[in-house]
Amino acid sequence: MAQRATITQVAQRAGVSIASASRALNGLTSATATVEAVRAAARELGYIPDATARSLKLGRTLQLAYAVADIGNPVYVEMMAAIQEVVSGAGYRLLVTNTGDAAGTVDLVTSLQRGYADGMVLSPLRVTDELVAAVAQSPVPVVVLGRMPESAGVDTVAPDSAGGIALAVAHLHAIGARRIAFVNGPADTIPGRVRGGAFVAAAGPDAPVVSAADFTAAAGHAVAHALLSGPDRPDAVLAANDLLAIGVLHAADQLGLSTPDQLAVVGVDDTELGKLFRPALTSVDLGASERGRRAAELLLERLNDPHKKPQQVVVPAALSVRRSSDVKGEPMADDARAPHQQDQEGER
Amino acid sequence: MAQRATITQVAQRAGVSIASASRALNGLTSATATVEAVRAAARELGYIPDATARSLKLGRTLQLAYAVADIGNPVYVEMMAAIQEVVSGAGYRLLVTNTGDAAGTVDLVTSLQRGYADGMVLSPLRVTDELVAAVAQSPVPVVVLGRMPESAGVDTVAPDSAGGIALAVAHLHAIGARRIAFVNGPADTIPGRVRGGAFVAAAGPDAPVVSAADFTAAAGHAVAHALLSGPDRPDAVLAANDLLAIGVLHAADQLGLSTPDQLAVVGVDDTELGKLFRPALTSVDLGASERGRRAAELLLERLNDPHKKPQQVVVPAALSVRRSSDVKGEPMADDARAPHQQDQEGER
DNA sequence: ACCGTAGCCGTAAACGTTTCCAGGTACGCA
DNA sequence: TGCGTACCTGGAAACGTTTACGGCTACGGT
Repeated sequence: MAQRATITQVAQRAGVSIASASRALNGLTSATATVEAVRAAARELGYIPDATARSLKLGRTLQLAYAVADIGNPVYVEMMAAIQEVVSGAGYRLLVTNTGDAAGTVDLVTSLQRGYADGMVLSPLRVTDELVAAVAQSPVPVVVLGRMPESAGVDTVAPDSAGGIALAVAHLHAIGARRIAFVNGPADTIPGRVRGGAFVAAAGPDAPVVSAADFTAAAGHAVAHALLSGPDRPDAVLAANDLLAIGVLHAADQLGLSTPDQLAVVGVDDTELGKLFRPALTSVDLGASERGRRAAELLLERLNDPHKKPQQVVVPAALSVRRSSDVKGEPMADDARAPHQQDQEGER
Repeated sequence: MAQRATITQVAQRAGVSIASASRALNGLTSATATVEAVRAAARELGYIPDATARSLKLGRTLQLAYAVADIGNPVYVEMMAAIQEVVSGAGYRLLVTNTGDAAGTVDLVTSLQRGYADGMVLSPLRVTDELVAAVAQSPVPVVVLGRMPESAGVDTVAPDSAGGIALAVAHLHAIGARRIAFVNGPADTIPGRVRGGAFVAAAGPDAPVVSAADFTAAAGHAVAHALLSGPDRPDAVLAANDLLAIGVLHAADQLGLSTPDQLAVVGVDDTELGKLFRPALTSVDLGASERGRRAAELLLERLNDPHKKPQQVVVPAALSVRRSSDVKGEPMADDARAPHQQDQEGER
């Protein structure tokens, strides 16, 4: 419960002025004798400089923010972990906020004017004109995860959804699929729109597309059950994310369709869930971790050089082929997954 | 772009002193005319008070920290989501840090002396004497997720691991299991030790226990494969977490053992993964979300009243029975919970 | 007519730092 | 001896806010 020591006390104890104390502690020009005296005094008092006062004076908080619509979504968590690593490696603290709906996002960006953070990585659910305006007005740099009109003049990091989905469609064609359906999430979301569009581009305008109520397994199950019971049953399904794909697998199982022989299934996001599911899920890896890392790096770069030209980074996609679409299918080649350290919680 | 307006500019434009401007904006005693003038000036200038200066003056940052060994672990994420909700509802921002090893945790707690946060929720990997000391010395309140010696004089929130595991063992007995094995994680971790001990207490000293190399599905698969191929094959397995349990299910499937008839499987943590897996996994719900919520609430309460007596909250466990241990095999209500009598202290 | 009081206001100090600036000392060199 | 210079130091201002304090005005009661 020791009351926090201030630099004034340190200076007093060392017998110097606070100016000298500050200089000595910060390694500015200072006689070695005073440096030693100040260091000693600081050590004895347990002095640690106050972050708030320092921020006020320096005009930088050493804090960065990560704003996301829904923490709890594994993809965002993966990004967050990557961001946290980069950011803390650079000596910044990370603030995590969830924005909720679109209005909340705008509020959050404008709230940056309070100056509690030196920059922000923003992962918006939807990109409205209002949001673009808010981001453009922001007093501190913002890096957007996703695409934004170039006019916003902001750094962005986007996945190559189109490329990834093209990979998946090509793969399904290669294994002999004749009729590929797309199980999308809500079409009024960014990923819904983008991924839906990419699928149409890759599979042609005649390929069947259905939209689930949201991006959950339950919604995927519901819509897939109808799709697979109807006429013209597809022999392959590409889902807009892994959860939807799991829902599709549930429906297929329920309807007695064998996977991958009667129905090949591919997801998007390449989550841990898909790797562990049986049959293990083929999935498009959109590089969430890499996107988070790049976004954080871009933010740091911009903090160093506020006037550099805004960049639009696109992270390449890859396809992880697993049992759910592997028609050649050796029985259990399922452990071909990259090992992932997974330490359990430290509770008791 | 627009340089941030300060209260001085607002005051100038409104034709009053900064003191009056501050009062007007903060709703202190002030003539309605000046209030209006100041409000108008603030609106026109887009004035938003600076968080750092405010913090310095008020001595509170309106920030709370959540420190955890490994973000990315779903259990911690669940807690984080709950904490974030409580904390932001109370007008605080949330800083998220991952501590890495034990030394990092201690450093982090002492770094609180920088005063960048008004309090912290700490989820330590291991509880060392050094950590206890650091927490006790902390200038701001710390709430620990997990147990701590009462001498630390700190609020804690812990799961009822023993109760939860007892529930699971009782359930397995009830469905007719004769020989229940425990698949533990590494015994030198906190959860490994606690859960292992709880199992022995519940199932007796003769029940077989094996330890996997870590808390992953792959490790669970490896150790379960040996266990299930050996003599005296158990007819039920309780795993120390859901990932291990999934590994057990993989092994059972590979060995042609049907679940739950030939082998019932139960996990711990009640994760989304277990719910979505087929067969859906019965799991002990240790209330991660509830623990996070309670911890955040305790922290807020302590901020309001720094002198109240430290509380040791234990969150009750529940069992979510699903297909992997449901021998009757009725179509099930996924959320069937077996409530456990458990005195819960500190209801507000 | 006077005084007490209530209401509002501005000046200035304070929070804990960093940093500009001017002054002081010591020293080397002419 | 005198002067320039290099080095170090302390005083004070500044970052943007809140707030204690005292003064002013207006007003109502005696």
